[in-house]
Amino acid sequence: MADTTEAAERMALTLAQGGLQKATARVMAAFMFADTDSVTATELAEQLHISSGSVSGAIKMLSTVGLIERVPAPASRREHYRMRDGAWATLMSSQNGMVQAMFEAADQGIKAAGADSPAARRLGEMRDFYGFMFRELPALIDRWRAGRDAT
Amino acid sequence: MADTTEAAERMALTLAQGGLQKATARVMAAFMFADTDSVTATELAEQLHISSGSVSGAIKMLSTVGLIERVPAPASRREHYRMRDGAWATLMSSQNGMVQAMFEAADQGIKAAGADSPAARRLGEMRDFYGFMFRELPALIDRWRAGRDAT
DNA sequence: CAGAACTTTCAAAGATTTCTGAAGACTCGA
DNA sequence: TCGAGTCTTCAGAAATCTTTGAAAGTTCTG
Repeated sequence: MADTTEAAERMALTLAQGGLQKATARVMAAFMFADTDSVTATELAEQLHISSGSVSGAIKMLSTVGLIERVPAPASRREHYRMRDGAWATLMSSQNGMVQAMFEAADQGIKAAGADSPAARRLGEMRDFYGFMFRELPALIDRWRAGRDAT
Repeated sequence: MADTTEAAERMALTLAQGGLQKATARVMAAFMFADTDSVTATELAEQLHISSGSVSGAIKMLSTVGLIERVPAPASRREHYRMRDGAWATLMSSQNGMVQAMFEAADQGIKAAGADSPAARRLGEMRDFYGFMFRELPALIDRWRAGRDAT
């Protein structure tokens, strides 16, 4: 087995490219590469050499988007967290919100620009495209889930 | 027709949410809402009250990702640009690169973590998911193109 | 119920990103 | 080839985003 830490840092870099802030990306990578089932905030701070405040913020953010979850009841004083099953599908679903926002922006734009302007033609194509994606993306994700569940 | 400028600024805000820098987002929105077929850099700088340098940078960036294009040969000294047909489909296709990066990061992670670790299980799901998306997303986009072209 | 062990919050420092403006490069017509 | 008009580049200023560290808040245990 090669150097896990290095692979984790590379993963963090990729995640950061995707828009996560650096500390959050490193925390997420640590969850992904953890040897244990769940991890505590203190462990993360020590392992990554970042402040407890940063870890707290990262955990809050990652929980909000559904990538990690609190682990029910390990008889311990500390909170334990772990990566959620189906996290990536959840993440992509939530990006669907961006698709919806684009659709709505196009729609409002058409109303503002008037129906027969050049702008309306362009915005019409935009609305079509994002409307299509907004309908089809969830179906695609479901298709993956179905395929996975079929052992 | 309502206030086009306001709709454009709202659109710019949405685009900025999607990761474009503010000046670039405002330039893009201006392209979308333009009354004319093509637009020049100077017009953009004046209309948006931003520096020529910012406009230059924005045009370069938007050209690179395929959202706008230089208009062939309008007999004018200035360069003219316009939004490209199918720009949104192109944009989504290019985001496929992110999907690929996630797939590859997962793949490398599995190699580093060793096959029977908890990490490998998590990374395996990730690799499956992004692998699936990498295969299916282009097909989905093509499906939209086909639907559009069928008048 | 008090104290210890953790966690969260938040103001301020630090880091990073973005924008500007001016200098230089390019292009085209005369 | 010159010069007017336009575009690009880039160093530094400005704005924005992140992280830290310490104080306040919570929650368990004894």
